[in-house]
Amino acid sequence: MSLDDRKLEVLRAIVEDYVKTREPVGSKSLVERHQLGVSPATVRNDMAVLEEEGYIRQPHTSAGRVPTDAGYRLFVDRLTRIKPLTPAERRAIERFMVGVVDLDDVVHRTVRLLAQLTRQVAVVQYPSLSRSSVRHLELVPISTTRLMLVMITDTGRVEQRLVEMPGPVPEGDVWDLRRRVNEKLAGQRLADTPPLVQKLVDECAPERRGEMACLATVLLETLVERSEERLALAGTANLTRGGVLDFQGTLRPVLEALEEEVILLKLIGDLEPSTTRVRIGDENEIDNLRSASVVSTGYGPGATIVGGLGVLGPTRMDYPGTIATVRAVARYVGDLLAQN
Amino acid sequence: MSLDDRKLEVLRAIVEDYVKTREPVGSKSLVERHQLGVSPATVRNDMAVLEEEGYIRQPHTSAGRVPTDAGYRLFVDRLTRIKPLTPAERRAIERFMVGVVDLDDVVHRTVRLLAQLTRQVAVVQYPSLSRSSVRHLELVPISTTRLMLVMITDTGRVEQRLVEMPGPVPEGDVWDLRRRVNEKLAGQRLADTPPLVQKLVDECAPERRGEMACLATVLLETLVERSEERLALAGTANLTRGGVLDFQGTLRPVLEALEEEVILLKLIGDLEPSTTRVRIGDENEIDNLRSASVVSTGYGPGATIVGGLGVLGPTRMDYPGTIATVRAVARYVGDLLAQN
DNA sequence: CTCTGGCACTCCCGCGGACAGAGTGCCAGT
DNA sequence: ACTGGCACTCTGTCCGCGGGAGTGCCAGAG
Repeated sequence: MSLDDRKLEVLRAIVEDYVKTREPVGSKSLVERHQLGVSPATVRNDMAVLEEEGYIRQPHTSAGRVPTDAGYRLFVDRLTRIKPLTPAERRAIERFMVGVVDLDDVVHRTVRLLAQLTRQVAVVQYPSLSRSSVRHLELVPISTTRLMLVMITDTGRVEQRLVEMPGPVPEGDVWDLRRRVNEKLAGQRLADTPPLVQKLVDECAPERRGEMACLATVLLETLVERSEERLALAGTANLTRGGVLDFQGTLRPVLEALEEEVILLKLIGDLEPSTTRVRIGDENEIDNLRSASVVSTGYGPGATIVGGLGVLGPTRMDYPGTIATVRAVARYVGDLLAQN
Repeated sequence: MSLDDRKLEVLRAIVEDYVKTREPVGSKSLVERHQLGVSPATVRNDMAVLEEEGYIRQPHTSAGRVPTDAGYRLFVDRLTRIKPLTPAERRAIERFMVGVVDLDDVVHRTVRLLAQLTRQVAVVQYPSLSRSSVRHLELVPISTTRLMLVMITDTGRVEQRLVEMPGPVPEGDVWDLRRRVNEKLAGQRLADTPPLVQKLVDECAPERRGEMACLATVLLETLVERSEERLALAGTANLTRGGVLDFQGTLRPVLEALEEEVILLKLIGDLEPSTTRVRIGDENEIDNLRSASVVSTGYGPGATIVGGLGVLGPTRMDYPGTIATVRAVARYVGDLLAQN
């Protein structure tokens, strides 16, 4: 049995009402609030079909209907007309961003803005290192045997790392190392650097080989392994809106998941398609988040994507509005980055 | 009426039982669980006095007693014997800290460790800029009119900031600026630098005055105004232990407070006394936290203090254990910093 | 074939009463 | 100064009872 237009319309009405009222919606109130042009009895029949197909369900016999994850999915895929931002929202975005001074600032403001506009938990990934390129590498002597390696990328990120040298490093060596490293790596995409780093060691004069090797190790670690990705989080308090009713009783699992950077990165860092991505309830691989939905998208200057951002909320969320906001903010951040 | 020893003992018993069971404690169960050597009736009389003095209260007539904030305060001040850490905890601390690579790493691990050991929300402040001194200032050209200012402190913190110059800056000028700035500021405590920065501008050759002024502005901003303090947070999920029973119904206000860095800094950043500080319920100036307690202390290499750390939990918390853990972790972090 | 109105049924939710349990305050006695 | 006893109070819980909302089904109309 396929779903005709009216059944889809009924589903949309159910989703919209449930999102708004947070209560199971019955056939009668439904025909009252929407102009469906048919009687409650007819709607009931449609509902029976929708339930059989798995798009809605009843919390208990003789209660109203509630959308299932599949229902939300169908709603998002086929029933959502993108809701344009209100002028107020547009203004909020622009006002929020005046006077940014650096990347940290951009990220922090963005995440707060997102949380505020969507009234949900917002996550913003810093520009991914692997998608950035090296602008400059700086070496600063900290003690006779220690250097601080500072890497600056074209996206404005600055990473630092302590390098423990095998022995005392004279000032001149530092200069030399700095020059060589920059010559080879500046301007390169970070993803492309590992072989170059290796070459750097190979081409090095034997007497400096040890030092360069140390440096190379740390470089590689910084580039790929450790803390590759950073992110910012805001709006946790929004989880408590509407009591603990959403999230089936406890915030616990959700809060736990939010503490794991790895999990968050999985959620918003999946940047393959440049389009907005919506994960609903069970579609999240993370068990703790099976009562939550995530709307995420990539951002970056122009058409390139350097990082992800998104929001997390109850499956019962305003998808059209959230999607629109997430997109708008991503676009805005991209423009901001392009200006640098 | 002053409180004799037995009354204090009764108070201690009440606090301990209530912390453990989360239920109002009555006279009978109290004499059963503790060897007080007197009858329930006597305990009841003592309780009446304690209640009159404001140290305990009854949720309802003919219910057991619950400690008030004042009761906890008295307990902490006079009835707490410091609980030594268990060997398991000691081991956890040491194991947690092997292989730290830099300051970010230390801070992140510390905050997670604290959250895990105390099973509460942990906050760790990065070493305060105003208490650190400048190790090195680096200037990196980003474009012809933009420099990246990177400041490295003796505590390992690295702050960066974009500087917009009035016009194109030739390579030579950058060198000159870098040399001058470092000569004047390296080794200085950040709190002492503002006049030095001013001097730097005054002493500058007129043709470079403009550039130096720009740099000075940003320097001053970095040093004092903006993002002076950073911090890390962990263990939010612990707020949900024991249902929403603690925190009188909603986590909302607490989560909101935790989102405000300013508030958190007030909580743990107050470093006047080098001793551990305990704020109980209403003693917190922040309204949102009047159902929470905060245990905080300063840390730093040796005897100096460079930052604060602490935990936040329900007033109904295990004070002796928490205090001991917070202290131990702070000491450990201090040692770690001293090694740099 | 589709839609509609009617009807009986189910189940949740809120309310009030009854009851057991825990704890108290007080008093008289040691 | 402490203790045992006793009456009292309040809570939390369980039960039973409607009211209400919503459903499923069926027979009839277009």
